[in-house]
Amino acid sequence: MPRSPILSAARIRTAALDIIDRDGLDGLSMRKLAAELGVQAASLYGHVSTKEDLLHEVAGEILAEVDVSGFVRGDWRHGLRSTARSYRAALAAHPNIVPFLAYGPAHREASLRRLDTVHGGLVAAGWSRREATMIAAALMYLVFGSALNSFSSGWDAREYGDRYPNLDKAHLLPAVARELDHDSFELALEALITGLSARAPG
Amino acid sequence: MPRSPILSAARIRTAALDIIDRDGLDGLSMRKLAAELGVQAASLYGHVSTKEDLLHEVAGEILAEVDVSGFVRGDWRHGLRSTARSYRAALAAHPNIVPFLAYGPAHREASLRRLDTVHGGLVAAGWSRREATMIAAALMYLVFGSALNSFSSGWDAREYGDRYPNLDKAHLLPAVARELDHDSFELALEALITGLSARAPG
DNA sequence: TAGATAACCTAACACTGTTCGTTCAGGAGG
DNA sequence: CCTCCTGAACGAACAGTGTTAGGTTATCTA
Repeated sequence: MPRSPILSAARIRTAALDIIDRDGLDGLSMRKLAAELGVQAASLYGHVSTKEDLLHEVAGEILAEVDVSGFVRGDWRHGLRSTARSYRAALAAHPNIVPFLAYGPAHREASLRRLDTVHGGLVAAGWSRREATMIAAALMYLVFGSALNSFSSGWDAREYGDRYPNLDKAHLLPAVARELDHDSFELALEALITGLSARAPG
Repeated sequence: MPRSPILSAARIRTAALDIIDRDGLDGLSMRKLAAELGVQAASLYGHVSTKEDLLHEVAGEILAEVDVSGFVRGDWRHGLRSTARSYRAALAAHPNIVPFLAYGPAHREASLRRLDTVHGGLVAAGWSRREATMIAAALMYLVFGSALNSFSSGWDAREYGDRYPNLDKAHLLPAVARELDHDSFELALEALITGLSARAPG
């Protein structure tokens, strides 16, 4: 072999995710990524076919953290709850990449495999195939909706002002915002499960 | 006045939205937009401060279609239902811009005003301020989650294959997919409302 | 008729992702 | 030991991006 490589697909993925976490999705450029690795931009293309491809791989790594095992054992309620929480945790760990993830999570390999497990678990619990599909979709709504529509990011106190008397300024405090994100998600999840139980089979 | 203008902020917004609807969010460039208007790219900057600003304005136009009046009269259940449906319809009319909308809907002026109305309606119905905030957030989860996680777009039959026995191939048919999107949203919405009713005040 | 001026254009800047041909380190074969 | 080969990283370039500064032009006002 020629000189020992200083680059590898895994190292590139890690550095890319670091930049995204630090500087946001728009803050990632191939040149900056290369510089961070002590290398020229063109060198990356020996390990990565395209920037979009790199993002897909990083996304795959994140989604790999999602645990759907709660669906394999336990009733569908527990499966729904644990899967949703695990999914949300995985996204919340890297909020800056969520817009990309949300762009088309459906056609992502890893995502499909997870959906299939969820779907299978619901059917095993007595739901029809069609209902199972819709419930799996509802799960996604909650997870991605909460990951995107976060109180913790995107609020700007300047334009918030006093113009919206019903909204509470306390939401702007980071600690409160984080708690509010969590509680809103839990509220929505429990409400969804309760609502589904009303029409549950068997 | 000097020569009669062929450009206007409104015309630019319309053309921009046309391109986004036709070619996607990435398909919009200032040069292409200018060409479509029979003009040079730089000329746009007399009417629009920045591309991002333009997108925000287009987004505002779309969000202006959202009808929260169901919250002003009628109980909170009806308000939640009609607002969610109107919101979803507004987004579904221009699916390609949703990723941008989702990027940070919270800090959007029009969005805040709507959230304030929803929040006020819920408080008037007896929910606590905190609960109202969380329910409004849950509403957003559903709306944006369903707008992003659509069966109608992003599925690729090639990688779908037969590998996921639990998932149903029929989802790929456009007509079925559209119906599935709609029904999944309605299912999630009704389940959420049912679930919330279980802990409703007064 | 001359001047003012908004509307538009030309040219350029700094950046983006990506491709090409080149260079160079180091292990394998003689 | 020397040579060849191979693969990794480089340097330069291309086409495209958003944006800005400065120049041109057409029309309305005085």
